[in-house]
Amino acid sequence: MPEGHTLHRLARLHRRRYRGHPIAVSSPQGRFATSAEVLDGRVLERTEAHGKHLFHHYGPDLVLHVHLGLYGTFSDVPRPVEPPRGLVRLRLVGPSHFADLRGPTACELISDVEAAAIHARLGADPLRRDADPERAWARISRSRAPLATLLMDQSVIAGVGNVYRAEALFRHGLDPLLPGRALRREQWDALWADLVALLREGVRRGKIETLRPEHDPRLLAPPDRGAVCARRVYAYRRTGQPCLVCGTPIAHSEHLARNLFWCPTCQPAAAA
DNA sequence: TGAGTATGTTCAG
DNA sequence: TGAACCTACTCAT
Repeated sequence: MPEGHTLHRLARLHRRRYRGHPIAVSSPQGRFATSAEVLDGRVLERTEAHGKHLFHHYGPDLVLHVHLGLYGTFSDVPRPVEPPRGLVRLRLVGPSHFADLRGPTACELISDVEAAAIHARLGADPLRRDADPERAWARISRSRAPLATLLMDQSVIAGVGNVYRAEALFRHGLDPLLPGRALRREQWDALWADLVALLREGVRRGKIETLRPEHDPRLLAPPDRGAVCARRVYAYRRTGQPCLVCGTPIAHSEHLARNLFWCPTCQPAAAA
């Protein structure tokens, strides 16, 4: 489930598993073979994530850049090493574990300058200490684009995907089609703080759970409680099911070719 | 077991 | 705007 929390979790995991050791790097599938040869046997010095991008630093000007896209996955398996199954783009073998990368959108060897260029085009990442929410606010507060667009724009906020978008907007009672410039400063401050908390929780748990029944007194009484516990989200992919707070059926539409979910009652359109 | 669907991004037309 | 990438999960059979 590769939204930002997944990549930060991977960066943390790979740091623990592989940093400071020479890593056997290969490309069983072959599509990364030439670059794998360059990296093979080098010591992994540093890992980091920015939004949905993962970076492994193998010394000066040798950066492995991975973007999982929609399908990409990284396995985490204790040694001994097993024969690769399926299309493995990249395999990392460390002292105790190995990791197979399948189905990424990007897996490439880049320079420090190229890595810097990727960082430069990405917006504020709620999971990074160097995040600059003021820059995101400057973009949002000047924009006519709807919040649904701005929250998924990786050059504004890096790491938020479709699930966190739906959930954050619900939790703050915000209409997805509200123009950015109609958002009030205090609403933005609360939204950003919540994104930081939600994504951190996602890193900790390894999954997206924005709904903590014990922490939300607004939730309807049973029998809806059953549904509450089943899914752990308020709006995402709950089309037609009753809103867990007010009972209104969750609405769905396509917005820029992505699914958008919201509660028309809890997230009312602003009065004209 | 097979069909359907998806959390994302880039590129061709 | 639509196709491509080509994995993993859920649900129906």
